[in-house]
Amino acid sequence: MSYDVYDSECPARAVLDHVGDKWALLVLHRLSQGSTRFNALRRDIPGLSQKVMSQVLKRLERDGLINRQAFPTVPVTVEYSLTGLGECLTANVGPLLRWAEANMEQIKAAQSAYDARVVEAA
Amino acid sequence: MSYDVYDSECPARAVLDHVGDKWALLVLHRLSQGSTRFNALRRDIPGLSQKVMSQVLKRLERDGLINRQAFPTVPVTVEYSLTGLGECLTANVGPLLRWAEANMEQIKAAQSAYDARVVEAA
DNA sequence: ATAGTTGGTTACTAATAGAAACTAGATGAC
DNA sequence: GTCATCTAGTTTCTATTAGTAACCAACTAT
Repeated sequence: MSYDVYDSECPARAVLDHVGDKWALLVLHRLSQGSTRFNALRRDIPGLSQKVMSQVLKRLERDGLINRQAFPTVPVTVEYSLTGLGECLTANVGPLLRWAEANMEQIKAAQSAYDARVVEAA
Repeated sequence: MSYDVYDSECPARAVLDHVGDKWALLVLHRLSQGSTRFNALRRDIPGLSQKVMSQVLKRLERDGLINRQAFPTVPVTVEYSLTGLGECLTANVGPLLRWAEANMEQIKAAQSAYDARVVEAA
């Protein structure tokens, strides 16, 4: 059976909803650098609130992209890591992030030019 | 000057907000297959409303990823196409969509297993 | 006349994102 | 003793966004 992301009934659309998410992309990329605990992840990704992070982690775990492992320490520590499937995905996410970093100057220039055009038209 | 997507003040974060968007990914991928008009794009991507599409296209145009060209036909037709920058980006988006399509079976299995575990725990 | 085409915008509502406070159970500082 | 801090979250509330449906102008074909 094959899937087509353009089909709105396709379950791949649901996955794209998770993968095509700024926080999920950042979390996956961070985990590709090694297993990380909840709060460490939060410190590494400023701006991501505890609530949203907990939601993102649950979705990614449900999709089989990350593992959640709780250790009975005091206080309990929880470690998140990529599954094989997740690793396979992050191989495709890395280039996207590197592209964003590498092409920022061009994008900022395009935005300024666009804004100037809009102001002129108004 | 270099950028770091983990920095919440980094403008690359703003771009990631646009790129890390399910509709933007689909639109960019569709345009990588050739220039397309507004309504044709809408027909090709079922589930994407006119309002959201118009917003997505404006953001992508502002970021310098797509061109908007209006022809003075009757009624006016508008053609959207990738810029050089956009083409460069979609080279990284394609693999992501293909990954989603290729790994759906595994993801669905993971979701079922997760849901079964959650029900059992409840 | 009426329906259909083009590319949008507007108004309204439902869902989500985000900020801030709170939980519990144990440890360390004063 | 008690106050602050660590852990990993949850809860509550509000602000933003996503989505649905209707509407717009200008024109064509029936």
